[in-house]
Amino acid sequence: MAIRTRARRGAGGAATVKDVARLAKVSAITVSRALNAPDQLSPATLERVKGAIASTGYVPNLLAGGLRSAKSRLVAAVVPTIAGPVFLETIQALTDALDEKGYQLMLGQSGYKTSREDALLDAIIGRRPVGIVLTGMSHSAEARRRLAASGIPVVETWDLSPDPIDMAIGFSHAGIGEALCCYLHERGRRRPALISGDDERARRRTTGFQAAAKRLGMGDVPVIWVAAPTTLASGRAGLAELLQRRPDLDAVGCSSDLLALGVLTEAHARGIAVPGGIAVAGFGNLAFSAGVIPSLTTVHVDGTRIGRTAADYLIDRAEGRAIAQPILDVGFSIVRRDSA
Amino acid sequence: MAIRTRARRGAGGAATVKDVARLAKVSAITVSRALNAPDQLSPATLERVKGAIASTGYVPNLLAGGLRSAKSRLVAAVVPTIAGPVFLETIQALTDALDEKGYQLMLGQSGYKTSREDALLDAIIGRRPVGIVLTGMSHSAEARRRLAASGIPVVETWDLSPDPIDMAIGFSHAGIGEALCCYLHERGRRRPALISGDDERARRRTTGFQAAAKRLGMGDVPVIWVAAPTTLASGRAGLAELLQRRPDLDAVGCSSDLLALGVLTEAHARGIAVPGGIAVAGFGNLAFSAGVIPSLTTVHVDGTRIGRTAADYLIDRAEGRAIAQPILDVGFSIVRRDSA
DNA sequence: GTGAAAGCGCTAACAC
DNA sequence: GTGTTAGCGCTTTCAC
Repeated sequence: MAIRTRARRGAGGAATVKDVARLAKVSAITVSRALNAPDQLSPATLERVKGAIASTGYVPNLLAGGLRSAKSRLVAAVVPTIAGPVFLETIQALTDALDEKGYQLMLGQSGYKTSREDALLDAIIGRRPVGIVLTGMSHSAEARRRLAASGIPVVETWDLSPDPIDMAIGFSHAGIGEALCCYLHERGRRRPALISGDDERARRRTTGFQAAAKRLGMGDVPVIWVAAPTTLASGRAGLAELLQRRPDLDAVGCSSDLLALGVLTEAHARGIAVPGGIAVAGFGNLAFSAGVIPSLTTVHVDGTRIGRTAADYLIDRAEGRAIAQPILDVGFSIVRRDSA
Repeated sequence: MAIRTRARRGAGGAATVKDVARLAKVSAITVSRALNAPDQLSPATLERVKGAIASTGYVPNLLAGGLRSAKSRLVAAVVPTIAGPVFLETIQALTDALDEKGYQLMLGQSGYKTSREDALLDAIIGRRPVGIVLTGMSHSAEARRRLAASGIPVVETWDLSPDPIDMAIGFSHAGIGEALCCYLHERGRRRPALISGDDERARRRTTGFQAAAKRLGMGDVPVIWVAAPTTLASGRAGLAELLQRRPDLDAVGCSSDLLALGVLTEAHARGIAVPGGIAVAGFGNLAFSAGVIPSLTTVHVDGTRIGRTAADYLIDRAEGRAIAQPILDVGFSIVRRDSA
C-alpha cells in the first residue's frame, strides 16, 4: 500500500514528474529532459516518456520549474486602463510575440490611481517576471526606485522619457504636437484650437502644439481640457464651447480620434463644413477613422511594432543577449485624409 | 565567511525570508507570518520584522509561496483577440476585481486559430491558476477535455452554452436576434436585412433574428457575412451590397456598433435617411454610439458585471465557498435611440 | 544517455 | 507567540 501513496491522482493533485517517471520506468530527471532537452535522450526512452506523459495527462508545474530554474517565462505589462482603445494593438502584439516564444503575459491596470500602484508592483515583482512592460504609465519616484532595485528588466513604452528606468520604446509627444501644428499652418490654417484629454502624454502634445503655434505667429491656442478617457460626447461638447470662445476658429486638433469624431459630429449638426469651415485632426488612427465622412486626418503610431519590440527586448535580455538600441524612437506619421 | 554565504544580495539574487529573518533575529516562519497572519505575532516582533522587510527591500517570491501552499493567486483569461472593443469592459472589470482581492490576471489570446490553443492551455494549466475565464472562445472538444481534467475552475463568459465545462456567465445570443427582430417589426419594419461578423456568437444572433422574422411572416432575411473583426468599412460595403440585392429594404441589423456606424455613414453618403428610409441597429453599445447622428439604437450587455462576477465566482471557489448560481444569465437590453 | 542528490524559497504541520 | 522540520515539484550539478 505504501507504494501507492504518491498516486494521489484525481484527489485534487495533478500528475507530477514522479508519476510519469514511475510509469515510464525512468527517473524524474529523464521526464524533465524529455520536455526541455529531448535530443539528450535516446529515441526509445523519449518515446516511452512521451507515452507516459500522454496517458497521465501530465502538465508540468511551471511554478516549481520557475522556482528552481529562476526562469518564470512570465512578462508583466501595466497599462493605466485597458478600456481605452489606444494601447490595445501594443498589448495584442506583445501577447502574440511572447506566446510565440513560449512566454506568457500578466496584465495589471494602474487605473490612474497611484494608491494601489505599490501593491501592484509587489504582486508583479513577487512573481519574478523576466521583464516588465510599462505602457502609458506615469510612475512615482518610489515606483521607479523599487523597479530599479528589483533588477528586473523594464521597458517603458509609448513615451520617450529623458531618463528611462531601463529601456524605452516610444516617440516624442511634443514632436507630434509640433508636427500637427505645422501641418495645419502649411494648409493655411491660422486660428487653431485644441481639445485634449488631461493625461500626461496628451498634455505634452498640447504643449508642443502651442509652442509651435507661437513660433509660427499664430498666437495663443485655446484648449479645452476633458477628463480621460475621452469620448465622442466630450468632443461634441468641446467644439460647442470652443465656438463660443472663438467663433472664428479654422482648425481643431484633438488628442484622440474619438474626440475628433465628436467634433465632426457636432460640426455636422451645426452645418459647419469640414474641412471647408474648420479642419479637424485626431490622434490614434483608430479603425473607424478612415471610413467616416469626411475621412479623418490623424496621427498614426505603430503600436504593434512597440509591443513586438518590447517582447523582443525582454526575451533577448532574459536569454542573455545585448540590446543594441535600448532607447528606441519609433516615430509617428501624420495620416493625411479629408478632414484636414 | 561561511556565515555570509547566503548574503548574496545584489549579485542577481533578491532578498529572501532568510535574509529578513536574520536581520530581525527571528525565524523564517515568523517573517512569513508577519505578512500572511500578522495578528499571530506580538506587536514588538511584528514591528521588528517589518523594519527588516523595509530595509532589505524584501518582496516575497510568490512562485515559491504558491508552490508550497498550492495557491497561486493567479487567474487566467483567454480572449480571441484583445483588439476588438467587445470584451474590454469585461477584462477591465475582471482585472480590477481580482486586484482588489490580491489576485492577478494572466492574459492569453486564442487568436481565432485553434492550432496554438493547446500550447496556450498547457501554459495556463502549468501555472496552476486558481481559475480560468474563457471569453468569447469557441473551444475544441480536446480543449474542453483537458480543462475538465485539470480540475481548475472554469468560467465561460459572454455566452450560455447548453453544457458548460464548469460555470458560465452570459446571455442568449439567439435571444438577442429574436428580440431585435421583434423590436423592428413592432416599429413597422417589414423588409430587414443583416450584416454580420462570421464568428460563432454573431452567427447565433443572426439565426435567432431569421427565425423570428420567419415567425413574423417577414420572409427570408438577406445576410452579408463579413470577416471578423468587423470594421466601419465593412459596414459601408455591406450596406452598398444589400441595396443592390434588395433596394427596398427598410431596416439593417448589424452584429457590431462599428458595422452600424459604417451603415450610417454609407446611408448618409447616399442621401438615405435614417431612420426615415432605413432603420439601423447595432450591438455592443460602444462609447461613440450615443453620440453619433442619428444616435445609434443598439443592444447593451453588461460586460462589467460579467467580468466582476467571474472574478467573484473564481475567488469564491478558490476560498472554498459554494456558488449559488453557477450558470448565470445576465440578460441584455435594447437601447432605444434615434436610428431605429 | 541516464540517474542520485540537493536545493530553489516558501509555508503546513507540529512542536514547545 | 515562536521555532523546527519537512517538503511542494521541479531542475541544477555532478556522477557514472
